[in-house]
Amino acid sequence: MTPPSTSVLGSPESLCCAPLTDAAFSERDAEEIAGILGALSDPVRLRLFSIVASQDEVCSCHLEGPLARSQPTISHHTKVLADAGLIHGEKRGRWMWWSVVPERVAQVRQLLGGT
Amino acid sequence: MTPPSTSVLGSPESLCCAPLTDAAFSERDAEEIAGILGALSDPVRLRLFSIVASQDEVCSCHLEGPLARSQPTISHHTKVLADAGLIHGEKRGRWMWWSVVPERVAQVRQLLGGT
DNA sequence: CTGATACATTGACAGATATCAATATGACGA
DNA sequence: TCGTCATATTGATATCTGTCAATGTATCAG
Repeated sequence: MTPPSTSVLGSPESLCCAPLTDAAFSERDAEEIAGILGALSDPVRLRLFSIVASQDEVCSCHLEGPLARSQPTISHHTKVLADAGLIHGEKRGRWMWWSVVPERVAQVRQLLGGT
Repeated sequence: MTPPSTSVLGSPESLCCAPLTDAAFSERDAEEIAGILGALSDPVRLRLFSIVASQDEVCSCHLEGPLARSQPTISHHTKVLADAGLIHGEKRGRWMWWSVVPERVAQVRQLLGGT
């Protein structure tokens, strides 16, 4: 199911490479990790992520209000976060339910010199 | 010495607020944290940071080569990282020596739901 | 003082991106 | 089937940003 990958972080299940205090990142690794951090580098998107992270599941319809952004913008941000592997979406009926991928967050934390 | 600040992360010495798994960030907090993560969201800059982080001190003159960027670009990136509080620069003679601010990195790690 | 070296700043420009209006897709209820 | 609701996609636009050439500033050697 998971396609073969030589990426640093790989699938959310796999553990990542050495933290940045150990060795400099390769160009390829830096590209991938920067992409993930970039997904969290927008204020609105970071707040969206924190809303999802502070709950079990959040419906898209419950994000427009707190974030004060249009529906397409919310959809755009959830897509960016999902593409980065930071959140996971599940469609149930007409609603889209989002939840964080804890393993992914743990990976990023470890890259930052985590324990 | 440290100016009064109501920011989330505050000075590199102060500990930060609750991790994002506990509560959603305020607009103000998200703005600041996103700025810090944004400093790490560029591949070249992230690699620069990892080079500095994997050593005690790094001279600006030792970054142009590995990163394959012009001197002004390197200077720009170091400034962005320094403004984010992630690295600290010290001029000695004609050379600028950069080192990471470990407390800052630890703060970011804690915001990511760290232990 | 003069020239050279290391870094910072400025200005310009191409590419990325956050945003919304309009539209499309898909699911449910009547 | 029809209309409504929730979300995704497309297209357009204003803003942000990474990059380099040119220039400015500070330090050291002679």
